[in-house]
Amino acid sequence: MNLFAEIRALVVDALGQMAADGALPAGLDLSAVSVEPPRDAAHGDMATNAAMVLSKPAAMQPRAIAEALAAKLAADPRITKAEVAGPGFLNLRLSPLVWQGVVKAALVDGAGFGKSDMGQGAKVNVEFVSANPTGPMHVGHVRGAVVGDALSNLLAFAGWNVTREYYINDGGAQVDVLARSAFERYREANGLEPEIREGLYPGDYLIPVGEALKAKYGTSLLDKPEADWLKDVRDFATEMMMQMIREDLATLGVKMDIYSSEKALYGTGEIEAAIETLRGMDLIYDGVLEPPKGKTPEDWEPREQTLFRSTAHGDDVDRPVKKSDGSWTYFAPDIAYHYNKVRRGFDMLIDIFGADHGGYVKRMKAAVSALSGGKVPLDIKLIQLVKLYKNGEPFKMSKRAGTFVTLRDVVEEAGADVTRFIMLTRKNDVALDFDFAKVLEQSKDNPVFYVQYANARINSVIRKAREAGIDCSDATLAGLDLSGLTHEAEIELAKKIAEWPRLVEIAAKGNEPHRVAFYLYELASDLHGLWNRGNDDLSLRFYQEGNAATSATKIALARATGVVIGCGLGILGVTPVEEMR
RNA sequence: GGUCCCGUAGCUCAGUUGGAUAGAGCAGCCGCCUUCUAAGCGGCUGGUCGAGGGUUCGAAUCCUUCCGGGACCGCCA
Repeated sequence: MNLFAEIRALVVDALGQMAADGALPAGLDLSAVSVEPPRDAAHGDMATNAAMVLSKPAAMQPRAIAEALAAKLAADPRITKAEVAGPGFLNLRLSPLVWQGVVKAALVDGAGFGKSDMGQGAKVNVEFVSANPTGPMHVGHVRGAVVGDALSNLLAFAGWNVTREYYINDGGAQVDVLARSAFERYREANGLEPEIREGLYPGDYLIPVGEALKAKYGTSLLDKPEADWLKDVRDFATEMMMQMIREDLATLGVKMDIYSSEKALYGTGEIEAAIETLRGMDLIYDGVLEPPKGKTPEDWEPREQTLFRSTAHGDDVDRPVKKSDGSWTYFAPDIAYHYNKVRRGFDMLIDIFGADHGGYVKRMKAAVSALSGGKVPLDIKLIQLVKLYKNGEPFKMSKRAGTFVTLRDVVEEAGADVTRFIMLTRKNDVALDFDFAKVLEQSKDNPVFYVQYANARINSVIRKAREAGIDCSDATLAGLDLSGLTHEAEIELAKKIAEWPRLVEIAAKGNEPHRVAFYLYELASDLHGLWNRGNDDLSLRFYQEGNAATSATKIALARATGVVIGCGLGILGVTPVEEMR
């Protein structure tokens, strides 16, 4: 149930009646009419811009429309007051009945409270992480993994049919480097001195790969030329790396639906087919690119390449799909891969990339636009850097991986729940500071703690009530007469709860899971505020000593808050805690 | 040089996609523990929303020109 949608329907209905009565011209476009919470609570519970939006097309004074609309709306039992304000806003005050109904709805819907059907079951593919299979995941990957996973949860909650996908970059030169690096570890496992030359991956994580190679091949590869072992070792090492990456993701609670392989695109004709499809649209040609404007690279010289006319779909320059030696650029399999996603029938594609891929966005969108006939939107979220700190000092930690901090280091230090929540406390395109000391601190500076603490308080009061013999099951609470919830402080909290379904839709619409984290912080703040008012005003405590009926009513409100915290944390992929320790 | 992102309180950041007097947290100041967890709550102080111009009933939000910071910029992935 989305209260705002409900009231908007009421407004639209009233406008329809006005048109029928001749108070408004018929056939007005009402799509711009919105019902929103006013920024200033003193203006009421909800405000509609209907009069201002319709003023011009209806050729009427906004206030005249607003006053007629107010009269219609005031007849509805849910509306206690409708007043015209400012340039033509219509401010509505809602009856306590409405807010009590929200509490009840949260208790009835439980974990499904706020679910939306706005996605209408449309198929969306969220591609994220897609780290090269050449080593363990590091900090740089963590944020993308968390954002992608939480966004997937959010979209599923909002009614999309979500597929989480990982694109394995196992087709380029980097997996050959991996193979050579692993081969040195294989030699090491056989008692030889490894030669970790410049350009190879030095990390200790390849030692077990070397040992596994020894277990499989014994000494049989040692004297063979690279050409004889490269493919086998590459496949073997890549598979082990992917295994490690899957485990890394699991420690964060991320589980992919599909792992797609770049390598698998080669040799199947998929790349050729994608390029030919573009060629059929006259979007592929052989040509010579202009040098980059301004600063020309020193070794730049014109070369003929096969190019994609991405400028036809909004890019700034055309992009090469073949190198001058005739082999594919990285872009070509990427085109094929996205074409593959389009052909699998997705209605919407989302890519989560690192910020260093910013230059890639336009060409990728151009490719998808061309290959889907403009029908499948591609949204690319760029994930900015995470800067690690410990007590304000830049933090370096390198246990085993050479020069970088691994995902496991982070999760072991901070825990998966804390890591996930903090990674979602910023918009994706803003850099984020992650201070190990701060994120573990138990104070309100720390949003994770603050939200968890609110949940713990709710559970604490429910425990206490249960000990006193009060039935606090959701079903029982939902069946109560909640007309006793009338204090403005209690209504305040119920209003915040009422915002949840709307927030889900706003966040899903913009593919912005961070909004959930901010909302939860605000909700927790309202809960803490009400809780503390119980210090001064005993009648505001959730648990009322010796009064089971009143306690149950108030606990219904607390529990409804807990339900929403549970829904929100569920989307973020964070486990709610029952009590603080 | 080009493209993209960012610029909001002393600091870290939100800002419901164009709504009314721009909001939180931290820091600073003043209060609140005989208490369902004070690991918390309330109040005060603090803003030319980087700058100028434009669009309209209305702009932090959209357009434009600057300024400042970052990322990227053919045959790396």
